[in-house]
Amino acid sequence: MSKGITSKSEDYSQWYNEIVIKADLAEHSSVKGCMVIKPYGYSIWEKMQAVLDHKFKETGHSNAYFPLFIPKSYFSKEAAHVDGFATECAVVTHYRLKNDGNGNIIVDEEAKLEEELIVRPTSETIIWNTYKGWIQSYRDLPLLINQWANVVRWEMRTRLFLRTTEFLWQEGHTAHATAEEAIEETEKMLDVYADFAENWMGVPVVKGRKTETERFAGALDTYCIEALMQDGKALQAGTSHFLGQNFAKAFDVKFTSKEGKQEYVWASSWGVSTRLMGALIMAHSDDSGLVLPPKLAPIQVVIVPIHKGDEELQKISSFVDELTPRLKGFGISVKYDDRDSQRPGFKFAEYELKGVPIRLAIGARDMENGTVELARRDTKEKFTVPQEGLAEYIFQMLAQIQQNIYDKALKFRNEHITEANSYEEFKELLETKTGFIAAHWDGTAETEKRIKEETKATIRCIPLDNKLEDGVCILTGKPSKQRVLFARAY
RNA sequence: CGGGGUGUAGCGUAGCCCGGUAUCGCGCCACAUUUGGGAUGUGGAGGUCGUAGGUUCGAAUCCUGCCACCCCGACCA
Repeated sequence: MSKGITSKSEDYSQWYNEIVIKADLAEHSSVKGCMVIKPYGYSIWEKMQAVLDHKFKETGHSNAYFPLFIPKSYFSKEAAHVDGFATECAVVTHYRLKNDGNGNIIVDEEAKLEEELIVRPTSETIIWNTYKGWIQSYRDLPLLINQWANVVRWEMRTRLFLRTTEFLWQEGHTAHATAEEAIEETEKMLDVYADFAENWMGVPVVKGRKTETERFAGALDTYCIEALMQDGKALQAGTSHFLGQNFAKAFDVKFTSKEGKQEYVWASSWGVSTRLMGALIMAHSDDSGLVLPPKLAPIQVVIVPIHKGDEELQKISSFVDELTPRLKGFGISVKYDDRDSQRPGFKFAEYELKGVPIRLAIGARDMENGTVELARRDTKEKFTVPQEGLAEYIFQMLAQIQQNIYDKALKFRNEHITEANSYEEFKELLETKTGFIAAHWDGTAETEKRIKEETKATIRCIPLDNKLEDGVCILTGKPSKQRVLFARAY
């Protein structure tokens, strides 16, 4: 492991890549755009999954699993959907290889599929095709299903965690008897996402709706949570869609209502992905590496012994043996790093790079004084604290760190929501201050498009809690009833 | 798809212009001394130089083709 990483002020993009690689979260695979998620990175994802999965179940959802392959014909059943995904689909055309006689393995042309299979970029189509067989009556509704899966989108340009060709996610797909119920579900899951982002990841988000242009392919309405990264760029961290009856109509999913009438089912779908890992990394980390919120840190406390000789180590180790169960009693995950192959300084740097929230260093001096040295990753402060009551102290400090990380990100985010009242001011802010820019917009796709072409800024969302306010569009001067949030985005 | 870059040991690299089978650092293995912010010494292991062909007595180096990945941009979660 080489010393140090590129500072984020010098090259934010490189800083990000280096953290991902050097903190041992993931690495590039030999396939373009694909990554190997390494054990440390995957354990963070597992913690995210566990929390989200629990929340989904608490809100009445069940997990199921649908196939990776989707018959090509399913895609064309919903017009907007196929338009949205057609250009980024991986397609399976054959099912067998053969030896060409020269020692090369080639595709066996005789093993061509009658109908090509699409590697799912999202599962609406195959799921709605399945739901057709599951739903007959209003008694079968609501149907609340989630799936944890991988999906493939053949993007032109990829970035570790933020946009990979294959990524891991969850996708909820629900069916309801009425539009109101489906909308309620859509909004409820958006709240679940926002709660997770803020209270577990420590990433403040703006809840809002997408404009028509930015909407999910096949949705009537797309809700989203938008986060702000430290370089002032926005990141869409999760989406929840009200699909109306589009997929029910495309796949002919009807139910008999209480009144005995045949009606199309109403739908929602919602998802978050390993992109959240990217958000987590970019929102909090610093020039020493990753900074993890305690609630998602695989290791919350690392203990580094500092000793001369085996005798001192024995003493420290037996203290740690007593401390560890007390920490575990508070639900704290702890690692005792007594490797003899690395010196303390190396370990300090390594755990900072990996974002471990609290580090304890214990040496002979501490053992004599009945203390330990405690270092906080988020503020880099060091304290000498008594061994007496240490577990409780750490328990409380972890909560403080969680709060501090969130508060810091919230302060940054709030300082980077700026109102712009003219196009000049708007462009100026994008170049200098960055972040979200609240501005009036005339509501047309043309204006949105022109602003995007001229400034690379897009409308991230129309915030749900937006106050109504008369104004004029910054580009066209036409009347507007509210401001929307613009930003350059990942 | 445009622009840029890179491919040499597990990782990062030198060598290439001016051909003679490979440099250095980190890491790894052994032993010793070390341990309060990225240890030191001694010894050791590890290489089809991305790939295919060509020129040559001889190619990491020159020529031609191919492949792959990364970064920046347009597109997208």
